[in-house]
Amino acid sequence: MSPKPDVSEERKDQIMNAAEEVFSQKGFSDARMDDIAEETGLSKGTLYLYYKSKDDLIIAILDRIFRREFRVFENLDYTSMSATDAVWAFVETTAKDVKMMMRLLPITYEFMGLAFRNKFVQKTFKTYLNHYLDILIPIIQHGIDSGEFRPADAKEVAIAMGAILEGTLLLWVYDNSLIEPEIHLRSGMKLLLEGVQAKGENHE
Amino acid sequence: MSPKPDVSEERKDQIMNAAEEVFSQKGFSDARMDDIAEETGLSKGTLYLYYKSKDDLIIAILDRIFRREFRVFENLDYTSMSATDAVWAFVETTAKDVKMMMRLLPITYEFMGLAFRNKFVQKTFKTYLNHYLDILIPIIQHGIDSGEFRPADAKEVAIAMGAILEGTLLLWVYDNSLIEPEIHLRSGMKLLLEGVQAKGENHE
DNA sequence: TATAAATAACTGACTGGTCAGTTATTTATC
DNA sequence: GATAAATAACTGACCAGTCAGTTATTTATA
Repeated sequence: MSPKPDVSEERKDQIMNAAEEVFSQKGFSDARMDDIAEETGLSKGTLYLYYKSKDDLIIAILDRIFRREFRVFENLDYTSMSATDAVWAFVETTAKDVKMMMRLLPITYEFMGLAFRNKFVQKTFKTYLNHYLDILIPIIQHGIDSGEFRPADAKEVAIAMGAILEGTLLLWVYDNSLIEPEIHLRSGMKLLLEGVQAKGENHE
Repeated sequence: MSPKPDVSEERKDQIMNAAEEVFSQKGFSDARMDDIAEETGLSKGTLYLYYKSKDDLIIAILDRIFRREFRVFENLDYTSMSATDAVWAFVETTAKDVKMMMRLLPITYEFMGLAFRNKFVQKTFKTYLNHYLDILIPIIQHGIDSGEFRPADAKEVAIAMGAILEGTLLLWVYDNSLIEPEIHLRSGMKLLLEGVQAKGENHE
């Protein structure tokens, strides 16, 4: 038996939570390791027992943000419904998640600038998008095959849907008094869906 | 007469160009004022004759980026064409401009994180989006009134179009090997337009 | 059931490099 | 010789990361 119970998993989480809070309030470069230490109630030295650098910590956070989002989508079964319903379930899941996403958007966008220079960050974003498309493309392809959607390039449609979803949040950052993510996410997708659906039919 | 010719306008531009280059290569916080000085061929002290701080400089750059983009749209006359053609002209203008935008995207996104905390940056983004919508909404409204487009909320349609345009660039940052802005910008807008156009008609 | 040994967990004062911004001086032009 | 323009050398606040030392908990031994 070890002389003390292993608390490293709890600590790592505890530190990430505090850092997530501090980073989203102050931004990466204005956030001090001392701020994070204070937020955890631990000392600065302890942070370095669990993360070897500030960069290490922010990378762990970004990774957790994306993994969290994936989990939400993975709990859905898209095979049992029409393509329109499946797309709609996907949108609703995103819309419901929007509050959590909005809190983390400052972190995510600050990272975006970094994505141009840091290989690891680049890979994280890439994985995220591909995962995203891996869910959407089969849904759309199924809709096309079944005649529910007009013939189209499923990948292009999926990219357009991704653009609407991510772009709406982006516009919200531009002007949060003008854009209401929960409303405009839905209205944008509705318009796009109508462009994709076979004419004369209405699957909503 | 002044003892020396006034070079301040040239210098300001010269410094902005150098800073734009350095910022987009290294990012805002990794860019040193010394790097920018070296890039201009001037001394660091000189930078401070024309910009009173690093923040001042980056704000001037952001402002210039957005003013440049506006200018491109203002040279177009949308009154003489159908709504579809006008939207399409708008998209083509954006698509042609995409190379320049791609170069400046690292700067823009890095700023996005800042927008959550800095009032001036917030205002700049806000102005940009509103200017953008001020061009699009009348075009769409005209299309609805003329029966070319289905009845809809012009603002919602404009927001969806903005989301497609900005969102596609965002996805490109996520994975630049998967997304081709010039192609996916067009295909996304085409799908959206088809959702907006009155059924049975084809205005492309 | 003391208590000594072992060690994981934690601390926080300290350091050294960094870099935005300043200043004392020189140069060029009228 | 007045002054705008430019410079090179300088300053000092800042802060990520370190490390010598402390504390808390368990286990082993008598």
